[in-house]
Amino acid sequence: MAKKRDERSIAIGRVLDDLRRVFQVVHGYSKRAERVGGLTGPQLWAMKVLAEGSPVRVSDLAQRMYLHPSTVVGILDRLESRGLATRTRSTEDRRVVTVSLTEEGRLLVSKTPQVAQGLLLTGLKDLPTEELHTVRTGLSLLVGILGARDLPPRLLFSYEVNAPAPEPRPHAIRRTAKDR
Amino acid sequence: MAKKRDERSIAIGRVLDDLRRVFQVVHGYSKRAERVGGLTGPQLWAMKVLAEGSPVRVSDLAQRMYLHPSTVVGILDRLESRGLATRTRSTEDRRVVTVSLTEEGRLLVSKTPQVAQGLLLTGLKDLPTEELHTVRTGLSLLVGILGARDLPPRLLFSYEVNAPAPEPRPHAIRRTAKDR
DNA sequence: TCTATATATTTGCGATACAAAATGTTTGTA
DNA sequence: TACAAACATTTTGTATCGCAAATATATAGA
Repeated sequence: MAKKRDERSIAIGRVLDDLRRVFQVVHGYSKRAERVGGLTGPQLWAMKVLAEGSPVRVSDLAQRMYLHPSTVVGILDRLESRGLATRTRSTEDRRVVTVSLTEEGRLLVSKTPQVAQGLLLTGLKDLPTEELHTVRTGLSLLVGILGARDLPPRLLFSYEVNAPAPEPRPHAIRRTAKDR
Repeated sequence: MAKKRDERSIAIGRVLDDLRRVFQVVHGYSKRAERVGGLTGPQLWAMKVLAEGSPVRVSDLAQRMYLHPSTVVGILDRLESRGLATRTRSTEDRRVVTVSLTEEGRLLVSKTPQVAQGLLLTGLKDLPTEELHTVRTGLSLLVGILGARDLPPRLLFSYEVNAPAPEPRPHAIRRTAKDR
C-alpha cells in the first residue's frame, strides 16, 4: 500500500531533478557558447527575434522579449554600435522606430551554434521513434501541468536578474564583516 | 516512406517548442514570484544553498553556485544588510569566512513559494501513475541526450547575464539613431 | 625567517533591468 | 486652428549581477 506511494514520490523527485539538470545544462551552454560572437544572452535573444521577422517596432520587440522598452533600447544601442542591427524611423508615423538586422547581423545569428539546441536536435533525431514519442508525450504533460499550452514557444531562453526594490531601500550597508 | 520522416520532424519540433514553453513559464514565475520577499533570483538561490547546509565557506558557496567568489561577496553583502545571513570569520583558520542564514533568513526561505515548483509538484501528484512514468522516462531521455546524467541537480534556476568582453571594447557609441 | 599559497574582499568595468521623466509625434476635440 | 491627451521612444537614475585583477590577511613550507 505504502509502496506505491513511495514509488510515486520518488518518481516525482526524479522528474524535478531531471528538469533541473536540463535547466542547468541549457543555461550552462548558453553561458559559454552563445557568446561565441561576443554576444550576451539578451543580445542574441533580440537578434533571434529580429531574425524571425524584421523589421519590428521597438515596442513590439520589447513585448516579444517580455522586457521593458527602456531595457531594449540599451540592447539595441549595443547591437547597433556593432553594426548588427539598424534602427529606422518610420516615415508614416515618426514616433515609431523599426529595427532590422543588418546583413552582418543576419549572418552572425545564422551561424551561432546554439549548442544546447543542436545537441537536442541531433540527440532527438537519433532516438528510436518510440522513445521520441515518450519524450514528446512527457513534455506535453508537463506543459499542461504548467498551464503553458497556449504560450508562444519562446526562444531558448530568457534572462533576468533584477528586483523591483519593494522596500524603501535598506540603505545598503557596505562592507560589514571585516572583524577587527 | 517520407511520411515517417515527417512525423518525426514534427515530433522533434514539438519537443523543442514544449521545452521552450517550460522554460518560459518557469522563468516567468521566478521573475514575478520569487521576489515576494523582495529577493532577487541569485539572492534566493544563495539562501537556498545556505538552507541546505550552513555554515558554508564563501568559496564553497561560490562553487556550489557556479559563480565567481567576488560575485558572491556582493550577494552576501546584500543578504547580510537585510539581516538574512551572517558572516563569521573562522577562529581556526582566520582566512576563511563562514556564512549562515539568520533565523529570519531561514524563515523567509522556508515560506518562499517557488510557484513553478509548487505547480509542478501538485500537478505531478495528480497525474495518473502511468503518465507520471511517461514524464519521468521522457525527461530522463532528455537528460541523457544532454549528457547531464551526472550533474548535481541544481536548484531551479541560475541566472547570468554577462559577457567577458572579448574585444578590446568597441568604444561604445552612445545614441546613434535620432535622425535629423 | 622568507617565500609561496590560500581565502576573502575591494576595485573597476560592462551589461541587464526597471521606473520615472523627458522628447517628439499624432490624434482628438473645442 | 489651437490645445490637450495619448503614444512611441529615449534619457536619466538606481540597483543588481558577473567577472577579472589587484589587495589584504593568514597559513604553510623551505
